[in-house]
Amino acid sequence: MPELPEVDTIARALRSGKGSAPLPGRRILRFTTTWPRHVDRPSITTFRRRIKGREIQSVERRAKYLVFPLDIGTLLIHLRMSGDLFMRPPGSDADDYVHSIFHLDNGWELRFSDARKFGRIYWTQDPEDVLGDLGPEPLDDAFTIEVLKQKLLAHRRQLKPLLLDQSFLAGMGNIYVDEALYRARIHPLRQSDSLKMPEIKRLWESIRTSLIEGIRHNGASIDWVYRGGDYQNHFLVYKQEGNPCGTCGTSIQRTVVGQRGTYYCPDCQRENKP
DNA sequence: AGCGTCACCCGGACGC
DNA sequence: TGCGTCCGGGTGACGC
Repeated sequence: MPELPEVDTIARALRSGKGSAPLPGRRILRFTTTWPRHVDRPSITTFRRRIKGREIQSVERRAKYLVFPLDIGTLLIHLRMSGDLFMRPPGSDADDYVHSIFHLDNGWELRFSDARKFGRIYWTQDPEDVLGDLGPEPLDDAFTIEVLKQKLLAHRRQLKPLLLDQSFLAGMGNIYVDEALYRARIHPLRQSDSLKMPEIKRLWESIRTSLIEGIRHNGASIDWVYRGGDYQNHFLVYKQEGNPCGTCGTSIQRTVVGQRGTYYCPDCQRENKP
């Protein structure tokens, strides 16, 4: 599931055109899809009209969204579970699971592969319509320890679901939340307002370290979606059930928190109840 | 406000 | 080999 590091890696690839052609500066000639429900808003008819002939100015990332500012309006894509976005040169063979295609003015195609069809595409005049409720970017300078502290204390919630809540903090998903909590040595069920300052500092550092490490490895290639990254080979706890903890040797355990598979070290992340 | 549940999807894992 | 069933997971809607 593409999270911040995976989406960031995709944005970087589309931007630089490494191994393909850079996307910025290209115009969209037309949009074809075998899965019209990919387009969330506006209606598919209006969507086609809005993007036809538009020039893609740049490729940005906000939370797990890919953001494409156009000469008029903004195109946004959320990959959700199984989505991937890549460029293909003129005359390329069809790819498995590609349901939506942006045909570009240089003959290349921006292809949206999405095996489980959870992905969503938006066009809007004002990106805040889509991005407005998102929490802070964890890697921004504005996201300080003090900001995290204030936000944690403002809620009385289990830590893991809180960190997954995109309006609390933007960009973390199941993998990086588990990795960050493990690095911080904090139990996923801890109440957010029970954390003491040393723990908050560890959590802040761990969130950033986990995401930066993910980005450094170009994200993780999982769920059979190869993304070029290899962070899946460096997970400390995620999907490591039964393997020894790298710190203490205890078996990593899997449990369920808020309906989500959750991996942790029962020894290092011991401080259970608030 | 916080939490649980369900729906949306379908490839892959697993059981028979 | 093949068929049926279940699982997982980002997000949003809904109910308590």
